[in-house]
Amino acid sequence: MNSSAIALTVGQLAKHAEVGVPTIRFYERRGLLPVPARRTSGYRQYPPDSVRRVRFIRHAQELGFSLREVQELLALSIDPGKSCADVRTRAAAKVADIEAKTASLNRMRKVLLKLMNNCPGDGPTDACPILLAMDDEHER
Amino acid sequence: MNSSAIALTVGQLAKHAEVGVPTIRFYERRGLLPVPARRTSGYRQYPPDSVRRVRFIRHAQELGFSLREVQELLALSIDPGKSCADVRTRAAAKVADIEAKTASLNRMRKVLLKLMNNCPGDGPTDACPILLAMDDEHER
DNA sequence: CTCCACCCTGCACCATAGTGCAGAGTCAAG
DNA sequence: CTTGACTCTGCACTATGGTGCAGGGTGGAG
Repeated sequence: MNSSAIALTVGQLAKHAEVGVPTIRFYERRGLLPVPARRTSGYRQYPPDSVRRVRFIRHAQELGFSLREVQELLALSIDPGKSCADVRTRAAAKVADIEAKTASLNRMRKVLLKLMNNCPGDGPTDACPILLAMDDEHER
Repeated sequence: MNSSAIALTVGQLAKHAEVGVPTIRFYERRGLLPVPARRTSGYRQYPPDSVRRVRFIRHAQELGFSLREVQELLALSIDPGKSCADVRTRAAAKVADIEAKTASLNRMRKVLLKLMNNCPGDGPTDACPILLAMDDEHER
């Protein structure tokens, strides 16, 4: 509860935000974190709400946004000319991305399961239908 | 139909397998393609069935296998001590991988859709529930 | 005043799957 | 024999999201 708690060092920020110290500096280089104030010694001084910012980045990543996209979301949240609709648009695009990825993964999964069904599970590898399917023109 | 057609240059192999020339050399460095014979000039000479090999790699990649995993599949197909069951095991592991990825993507998708539902679609970004959700501790 | 933990910068490196380029040599058609 | 397309090697670079290290400087407790 002392008044010196109004600023955090990188290490303290990293700890509170549960990331590594180099990650913080990496985010700064990438423009995801504002360039912080410095002490005369050069030590970075972070306001306590930087912790929220770093967590925001992590949460957005968990939702599938790349760091570049997180940067765009942060830009939206700062630009007063942008509205909730802009954010929604990004979210909708990300949902579409996710659905495309899922569809692709499902196609892979189906093909693999079909191949596994045709595979006796014994015998030499050179008669394995899984390998044979990959080996030849079978795509049509 | 001339007898010189028994060997391919990198360029010819690349063309038939529908990949780039550097990709062929990259696969060779990675041990995915056997080191080919060389002319006295140093030009690589590929047997025609190298085309099948490259296509195998591409097909396996399309099914979600990384190049490292493709290498393992190729090793299985060569090793006479390995059976179809070994290949099946790899395929099953890949299906499990795919299912884990899909589950993760579905979680992301659900959260995003829920957030979009709460979002009015207008108003300033600083009241946007999507951004607010990422901003704070909301995960529990 | 010393000591150790912490901080600074810049650079190199990890994996993944290639792409690009420079500078030199080669092949084959005309 | 020239010309243009192709090939050779090695190295650097792309994107992604960091990690690690060397060689210093700093902060505060004892």
